[in-house]
Amino acid sequence: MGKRTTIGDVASAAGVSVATVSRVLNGGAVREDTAARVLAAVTSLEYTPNALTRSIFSGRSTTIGVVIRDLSSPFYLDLMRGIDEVASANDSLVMFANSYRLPDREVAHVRTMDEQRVRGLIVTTGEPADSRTRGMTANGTPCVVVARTVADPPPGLHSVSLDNVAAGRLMAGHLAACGRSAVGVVRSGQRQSQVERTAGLGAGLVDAGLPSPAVVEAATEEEVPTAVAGLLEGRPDAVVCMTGRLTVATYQALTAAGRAVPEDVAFLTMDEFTWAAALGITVVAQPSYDMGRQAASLVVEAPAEPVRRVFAPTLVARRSCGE
Amino acid sequence: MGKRTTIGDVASAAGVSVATVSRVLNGGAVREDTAARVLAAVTSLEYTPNALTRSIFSGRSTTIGVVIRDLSSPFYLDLMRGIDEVASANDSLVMFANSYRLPDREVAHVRTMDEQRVRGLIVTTGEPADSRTRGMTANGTPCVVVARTVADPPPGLHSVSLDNVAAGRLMAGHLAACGRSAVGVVRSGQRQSQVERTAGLGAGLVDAGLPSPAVVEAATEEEVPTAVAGLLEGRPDAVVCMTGRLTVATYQALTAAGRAVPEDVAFLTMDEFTWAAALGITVVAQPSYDMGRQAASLVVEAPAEPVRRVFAPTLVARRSCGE
DNA sequence: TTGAAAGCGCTAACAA
DNA sequence: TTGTTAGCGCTTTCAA
Repeated sequence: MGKRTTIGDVASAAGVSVATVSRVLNGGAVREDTAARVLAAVTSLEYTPNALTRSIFSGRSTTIGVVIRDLSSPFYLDLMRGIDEVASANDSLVMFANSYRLPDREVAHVRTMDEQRVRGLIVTTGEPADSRTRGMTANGTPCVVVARTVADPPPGLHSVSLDNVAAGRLMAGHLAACGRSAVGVVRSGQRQSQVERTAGLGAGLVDAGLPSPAVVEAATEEEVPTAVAGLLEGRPDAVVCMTGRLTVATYQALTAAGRAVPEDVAFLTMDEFTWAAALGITVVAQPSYDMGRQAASLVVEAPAEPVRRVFAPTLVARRSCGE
Repeated sequence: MGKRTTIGDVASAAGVSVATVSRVLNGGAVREDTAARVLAAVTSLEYTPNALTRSIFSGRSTTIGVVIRDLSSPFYLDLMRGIDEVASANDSLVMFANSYRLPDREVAHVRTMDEQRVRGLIVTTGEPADSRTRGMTANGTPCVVVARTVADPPPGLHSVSLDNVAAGRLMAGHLAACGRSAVGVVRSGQRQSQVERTAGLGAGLVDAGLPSPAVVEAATEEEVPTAVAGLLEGRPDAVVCMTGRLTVATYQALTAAGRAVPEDVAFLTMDEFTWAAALGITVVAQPSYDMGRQAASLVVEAPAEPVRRVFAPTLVARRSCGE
């Protein structure tokens, strides 16, 4: 497997100095026939420049780091695609790590990204990683926190998130319009986003003269059946799922309990997903792809002032809430 | 944003040479109190080693490159998770790029991965990228082709794939057992894997004394309704979808055409997916997560001889084929 | 146990 | 237009 061909090999093959080779590769002033000789050598030697050594210079790679909590969630998946799209368009690669919602992994991954001297970092992590992220921005690495806002961000630390209160209100409005009144909520925990959505839902319901929703929590899919059973005891005519991750489990718990959707109970959930249209499930969608694009753009453009971009949710009405 | 702290800064702060700092960081022989002084300096200066400069030495980064055709497909998603899992366990990061099934992008991305001097490369690309991949193995970069086999692989070029013929036979056996006889196939094109699955299905059907399946092709979801309509003219009692990517569209085309599953027509598709259990859809599953782990392991272990790992498919029988 | 010094492959002044 | 010469931040001989 020998040594790889270096810029020096190309230089000797073309009978020029390494500086000249570097120039033709990066677009400096070179005489045409010299350039041709160099290019010929590059081709015949199959020379592939070393991006690592290159970035040693700028002190920074061209790679965008992404630490995702859960790749299997439709939201994060589309987010990732949006990021990848912008990265590709800017000749950047995406360096990726999945944290599986484990704080320790999040912190470790963010550190590794820092070691890799990523051009910028996009994280969907929780607070534990924040101190390192702040440190990175101090070193000139733009960071973007997704699906969460950061209190008192330093220059270079941005956020891209959803207007979660609006999402909750959208749900309340639709449910009220569909003539539902006893609303039950399933959520996975106390994450900022879900708490805000629940608050928005509650406020919207009150505005419509309806009672506040009952709330149950299920951290994992396994806990959903029990949680939903608890909810059902209150005889709700609508069940709302506050996170796309629990959509299947919640829907399944409903039908397994013998409740027909939407006849017995309306069903409304977060985040658009592949089967939603086919199943006629109404959702409040996040523009996740655009959010990914925006996050990556913030990395690429690296504005000095902290940017806080809040996206509006959309209601995609289908059959699952009746009417 | 000033210059970043370097190993030199740590050295002066601790009153030692850079060599000593390097030693305590990489585990050389250092006196205990010296090491302690260095570590203290590392902490107080918040020194984060530069992985880029580090890998300039080995001529190789610790990153595993992955070029995926389509992140939104359940197969590739799980594959990705398996890869990420093994990478993390080996302190490697995953450098990722989505090619959206565009050959040009595939080739470009593979090239970029080579420039990044990835430790190894996992690709789900088509043939156009093969020549570069071969070149990379010649330079000592292990490469793994997923979901496809490579003819006459050089040392270091491995493949991880499914036994597609067996998958097709599994389908035939199940369909026959469910009393179906007129089988129609939807596939997205002439990709090796789908052709083999179709061949396996045909062979299995013949073995069961049944007629060969009718086959239609739909490159995209948009083309599915027309394709399925064509299939339906032949009055099949079973429709098989050869790629997970078209599952939703095919299923939806069937119900939109007024065919009840499984009463009017059995439905069978490739790849396990989140909603399959809830919807009672029978699938032939690939062990995609394990395939991802295997691919990443091949990169990490880098055997010299080309390894060709073929995984067995599994039938997950549910309600969609009757019986 | 430590430090000085020579690179790793490349870019960017500065000369020629 | 080209070559020479410093480095970039780090690891690794080789001496001390």
